[in-house]
Amino acid sequence: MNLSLSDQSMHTSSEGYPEEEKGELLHPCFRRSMYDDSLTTYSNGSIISQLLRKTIQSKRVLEDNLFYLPATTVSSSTMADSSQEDQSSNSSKESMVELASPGSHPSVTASPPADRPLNEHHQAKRARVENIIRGMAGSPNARVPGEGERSEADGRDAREAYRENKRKQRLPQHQEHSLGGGPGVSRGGSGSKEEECQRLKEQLQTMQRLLRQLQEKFFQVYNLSDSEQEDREEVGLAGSMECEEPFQGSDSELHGDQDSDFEKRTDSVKAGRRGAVNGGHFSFHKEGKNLPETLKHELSRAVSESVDLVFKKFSSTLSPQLQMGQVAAHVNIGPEKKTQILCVQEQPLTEESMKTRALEYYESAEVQIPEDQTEALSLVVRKPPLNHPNSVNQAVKRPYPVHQAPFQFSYSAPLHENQILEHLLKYGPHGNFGSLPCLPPGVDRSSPDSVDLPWDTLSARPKVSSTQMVHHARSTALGQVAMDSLCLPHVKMECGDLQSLAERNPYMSLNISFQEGLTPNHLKKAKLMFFYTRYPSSNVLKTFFPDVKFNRCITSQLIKWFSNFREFYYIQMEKFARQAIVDGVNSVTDMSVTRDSELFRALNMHYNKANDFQVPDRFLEVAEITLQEFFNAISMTKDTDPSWKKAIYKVICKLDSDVPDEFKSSNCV
DNA sequence: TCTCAACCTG
DNA sequence: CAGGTTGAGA
Repeated sequence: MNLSLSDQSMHTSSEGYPEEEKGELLHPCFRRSMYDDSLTTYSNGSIISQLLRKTIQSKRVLEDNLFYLPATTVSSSTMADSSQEDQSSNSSKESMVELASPGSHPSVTASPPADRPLNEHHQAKRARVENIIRGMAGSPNARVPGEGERSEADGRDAREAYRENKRKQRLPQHQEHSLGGGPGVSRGGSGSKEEECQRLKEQLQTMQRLLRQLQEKFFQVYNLSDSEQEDREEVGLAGSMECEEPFQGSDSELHGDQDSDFEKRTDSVKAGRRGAVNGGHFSFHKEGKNLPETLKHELSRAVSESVDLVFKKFSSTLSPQLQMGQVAAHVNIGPEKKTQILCVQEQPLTEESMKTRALEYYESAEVQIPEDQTEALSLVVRKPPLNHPNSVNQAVKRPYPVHQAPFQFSYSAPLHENQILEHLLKYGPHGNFGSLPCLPPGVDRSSPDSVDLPWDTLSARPKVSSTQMVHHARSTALGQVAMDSLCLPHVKMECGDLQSLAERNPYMSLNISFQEGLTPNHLKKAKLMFFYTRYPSSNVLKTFFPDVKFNRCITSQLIKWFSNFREFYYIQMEKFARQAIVDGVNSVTDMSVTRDSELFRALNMHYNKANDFQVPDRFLEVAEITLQEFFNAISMTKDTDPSWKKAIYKVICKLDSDVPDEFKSSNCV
């Protein structure tokens, strides 16, 4: 996954753009935040006028379609997909709601308004109103907090001009509504209603014309053919900024395949438009008692919605290009790769895609989540090797505390009780072996037993581990009735009376968390204890494994462990003794064991594989004695006796030392 | 007869 | 490392 790509797309869709792109494509003005009425405080109608004056084309159908514009824009105002729904469209909707007076019957936009004013008188007045609009002074804009102060092209200025225009024209509405006063136009303070009505009509016409020109400017900027425009006009969207064809067309050109989500969005847009059309909020037939107000509303709303749509369409159409260029610049690839990247970028920001991107972001960033993360199963991470060479090394280890587990969350995955309980059991009740004072600095003390045992690798674990878990589960089942449901199903049970119990409890693996059973860390601890005692008594075992709930099985297992330790130990002794004899060693005094001895390395590798434990000198002495005993016996050919080792065992068993009290701690390893 | 440790095997 | 066997010792 390309983090930068995803990240970039998410950011560029709402924030900064390269300077040149901004200036050329007018994109900044389409940023969501720019629609915020409350944040964009000034406007400049003259900028719109400037923009419009630059319009080269003058469509012959302009006048004919003038009054289709508001209707179509009203209908298309609902086209904004959810991802781009913004305050601008909301404001439009507000206007629509305000207009939906009880007396207004729904109008079908297919029928042109009856009072379509196309006479020259209105044309003249329209020009006058245009001058008024053009003369609306613009003041320095208060920038939206957080937005860049970079130079932004006229696109933004045009947008702000539009916004200010809208704001100014909507203001009287609010005043009226808030004050409950009668109709009135704040600007001009004209006399009769008829005059005001007429003036507002003219103003509306003018604005519609201007918007039409703005449309044309839009089409012109993006090289939309006349046929495309006409097509749009022919389908009754002449006045609307709705233009799916270029929208899709540009997409297709850029990245061939139409994203299914995109198509869905388009469909929803169409549906929304149809619904709005059927709703028919806008109508010039509303010649009720409050016509001036109605016209005022219409003017305001038409301008708002139309320009909203223009900008939205701008944004929808152009942002992919912009993003594509930006991505290409970021990843520094050739243009031939742009299509591919664009496919990634152009995915509509549906809820799912947003989730996906967010997920990718967090995954790639390895964002770590706090302790409320309980999606345990997916968080298990391979454990580094443990301190001993046996199969326990293959267990997994959680490198983080649970509250720092790597973040791979699923939006849809609910927290399962068992998962929560699993974490609770694993990390809650027992600290386990966290620190051992006798251990030198740098010793790995970060692997509590309960954590070592994996959830997802049990089946792959070697036999020993499974067996340990069996014992563990068994002991737990005996001692923790409340946790009977926490059993390991796939581990062979050694004790028949508990096997059935385990088989009946699918969550037996959770027993791992309990220290009543023997864990890999217990094994590690036992091996370290072997440096002190080769023949530990049951009492010693119970004393030094206080966190183990002892029973017959556990005790036997521990005894067996030490038996195995001794076995290995004596095998090594005999092997090295014989080797020494083969090598021609004549004197037993030459048989010494030091930390540099190969024998010691072998033993240390077996009992202290991680070499994180300082082997006591006494063990070296005992090992040396043992080696000498074997040397002497072999030298004297006592090994011909089948029980020749028993004498050696009898000697060695007396050499046990006391295990340090530090081992009594349940978390010393 | 039972327990334990060594031994053997996997 | 564990399971099974064996033989010594109590």
